[in-house]
Amino acid sequence: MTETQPARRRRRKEARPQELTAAALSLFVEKGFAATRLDDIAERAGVSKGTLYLYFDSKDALFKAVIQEGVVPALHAGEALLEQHDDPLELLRAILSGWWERIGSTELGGIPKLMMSEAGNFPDVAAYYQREVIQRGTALLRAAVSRGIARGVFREVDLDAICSVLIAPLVYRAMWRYSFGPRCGQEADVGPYLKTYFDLILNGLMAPVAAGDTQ
Amino acid sequence: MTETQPARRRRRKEARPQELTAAALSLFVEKGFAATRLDDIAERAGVSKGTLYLYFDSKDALFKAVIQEGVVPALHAGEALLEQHDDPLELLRAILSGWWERIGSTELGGIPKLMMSEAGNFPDVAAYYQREVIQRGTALLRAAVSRGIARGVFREVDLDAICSVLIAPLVYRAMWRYSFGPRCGQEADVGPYLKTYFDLILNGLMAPVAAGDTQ
Amino acid sequence: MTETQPARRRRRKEARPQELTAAALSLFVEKGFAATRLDDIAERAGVSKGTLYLYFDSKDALFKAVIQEGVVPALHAGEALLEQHDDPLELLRAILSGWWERIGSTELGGIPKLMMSEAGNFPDVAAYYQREVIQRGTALLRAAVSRGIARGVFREVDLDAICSVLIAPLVYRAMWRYSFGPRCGQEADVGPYLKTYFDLILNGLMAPVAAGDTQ
Amino acid sequence: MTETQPARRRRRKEARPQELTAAALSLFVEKGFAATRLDDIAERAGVSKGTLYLYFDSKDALFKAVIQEGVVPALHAGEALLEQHDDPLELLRAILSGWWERIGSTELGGIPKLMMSEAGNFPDVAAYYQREVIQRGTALLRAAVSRGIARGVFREVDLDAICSVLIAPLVYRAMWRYSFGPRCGQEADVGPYLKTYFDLILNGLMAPVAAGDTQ
DNA sequence: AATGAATGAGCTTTCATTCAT
DNA sequence: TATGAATGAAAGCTCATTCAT
Repeated sequence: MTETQPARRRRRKEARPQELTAAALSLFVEKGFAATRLDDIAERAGVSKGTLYLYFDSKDALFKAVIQEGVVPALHAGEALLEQHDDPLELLRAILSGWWERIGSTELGGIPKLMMSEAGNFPDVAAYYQREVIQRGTALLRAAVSRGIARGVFREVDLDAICSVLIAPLVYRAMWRYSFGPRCGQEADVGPYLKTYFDLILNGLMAPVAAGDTQ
Repeated sequence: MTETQPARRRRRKEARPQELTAAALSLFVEKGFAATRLDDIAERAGVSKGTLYLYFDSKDALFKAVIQEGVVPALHAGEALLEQHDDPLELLRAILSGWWERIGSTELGGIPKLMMSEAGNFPDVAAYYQREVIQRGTALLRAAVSRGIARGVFREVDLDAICSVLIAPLVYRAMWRYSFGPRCGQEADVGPYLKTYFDLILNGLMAPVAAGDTQ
Repeated sequence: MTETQPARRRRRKEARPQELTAAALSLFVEKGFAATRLDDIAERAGVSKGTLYLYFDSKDALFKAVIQEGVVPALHAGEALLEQHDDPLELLRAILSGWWERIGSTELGGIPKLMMSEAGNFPDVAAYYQREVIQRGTALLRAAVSRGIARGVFREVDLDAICSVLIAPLVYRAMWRYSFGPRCGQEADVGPYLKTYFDLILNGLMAPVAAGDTQ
Repeated sequence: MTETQPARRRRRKEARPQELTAAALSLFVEKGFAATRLDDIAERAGVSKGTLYLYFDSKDALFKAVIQEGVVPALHAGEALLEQHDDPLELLRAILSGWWERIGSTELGGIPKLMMSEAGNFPDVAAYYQREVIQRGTALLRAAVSRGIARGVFREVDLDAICSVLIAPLVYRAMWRYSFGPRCGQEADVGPYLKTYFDLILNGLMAPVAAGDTQ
């Protein structure tokens, strides 16, 4: 028992920053960066206000840490899908539903909302986000779609544009959870939304069956 | 000379509130509500800080006015379309491209971003917005889609879900203009986005042509 | 009576900065810069804490203003003495007793103490002070002494060194008033100090009367 | 090996408090008491912040220790001079140059600056300092001067006043080292200053040679 | 004896709000 | 109507002090 004490403490010490960014993320998403007080973050994390400054130089630095920490882990998972799926349709489905499961439906889903709200106030973080998240995500989608087009499964579409159009309903839905969501009981009911979404875009992408095709 | 003064003044006086909300809207959208100082709004509007209090009781009241003013004018325009178009496909296109032209592409396009960011801090305004904007807009879309289904032009889809999915890419694009947009030169290039968007959704909605159809 | 109101206000407005620096000076000298709270300054000046920020950007800026304002007015008075006195001995006496009357014995006498205490924390202000106050003051003394030597009234001495040595007892005494002074009742008794000081230095500077001089 | 450890440790332990006060002294002198953080002191002393509290109850207690430790050793050295010198002029010279060598030119020279800056914030320490340092130093000087007057070597002067006047240039110069000194390269050049100082005061004190004196 | 993570009171600074003019 | 000087509550941040290890 006396042995667990230091162990607990050490574990605590190492886990602290993530406990703090987790608390900060939820409040930033809920109220916005400027409207969130450090006291609130500290309270939610169960520490005192001063403790925040042991780990982060300033409120701004905390914001940056929140974004980076929420973004880094999801970077590789998606890119691995490219090799796991050959069929373009399956690949596209895997990417999009994977994003929803790993990001959109988790507490990380607040990050797009937060980043979009604060992009103007944190230009450097916004640049980082666009480079590391948006561009890499776009490249992933682009690879899937262009493979589909190459194989004649998807119709010819503007690659740049389609990527944004495809991801929009998912991001929008994730943002919704942290804005109007709380006032609707429909929260849990994402099923129909996703089903309809996939139905619409896959149908919309699919190349028309050639006249004489017997399929 | 003494006569023109009051005339100019009166016109000025009546226009004041809208000049103020316009200044407030652009700043709220750019920096967020909490991060925007009344000094900045006053400066952008070309008045003194005290003047704001002649027209609005508080910063919160100014926020509410900004939302209401940006929302009211667009309410009826859309609903009028229902009668102007008979063909469901044309109607749907008219509704969606109408939204983009009247809202999304104008300075009013910032309102969805603002409202989404601040929904948590202004529950009553959010409720108002949801009731007066989202639900009425949804009802409009719903009418168009269900008419299309009824006539066999559109496939059978979940009506509630499809409305959100359909509007998402447009709203998302509007929000983009006020977040990441300023850092991309692609700003002006909405054309391909819209084209691809309509291409995708209309194709995705369209009912499959029956085998023996001669079109 | 209704007329005096705006007048009083306008006068107030213009006089504010000096009321604030005066309050700040006395507290900075008494407690030191870091140990002085802005609340205390505001209270002593009879304003609220926020008012300080209408006139000064920060506590540091207030410090700089305190020094500059306390230094500027005394700059020219001394230099004018050079032309008013021809006799080197009278000139030297006029400079030194003039410093005491205009600076050392007034509330400005705290500035040397303050500047000396804080020189390390405000290198730029210290540089300004040294350039505008110390060097100009030294030049003045130097002119007086070198004139005395040229005329054979004073003995030959190191000009740089003598200037510092001469001013030291006066500055030291001024600083004393704001440190140990308050705990001695002797405060008022500067008379003997000055008398002894002048007696010592003038005697010490005087050239020995040549053997055959008939006085 | 296990034996040397405790030995080194013991020596270390006993030396600790002085290492700490030495670090504190240099920082207090450089930045002032309030502007010096305990972290800085600990870092300069090469210990952790908590260690300071093993030796001193509080920051205030550390300040008092710094003053006492810097003051005690010099107390007796000066008073011993009274018996070592008979000639008043030599005695006075020995006292003053002794002060410069033992205090003014060493790191203890910062103590007068520190004490003067903080006298208002530490009335009890100031009282102690005045009693144990200033008054005893003054008494020493007084003895030397009055012996000189009694023997007809020095002119008649106000004893209280002359003591302050005499020490002022030395203390002033010591304080200078820790304020404006760092910004002048002249630092090393105290020689001319001291030479001029002694030249001035001894000349100024000397009784005029009577007319018929054959010296 | 020594550490350094944690605390929270207290400080500087900001800004919505008021009000005399 | 319009102003802007003044306010003071509240926020970000610091740092002397404590204490479990």
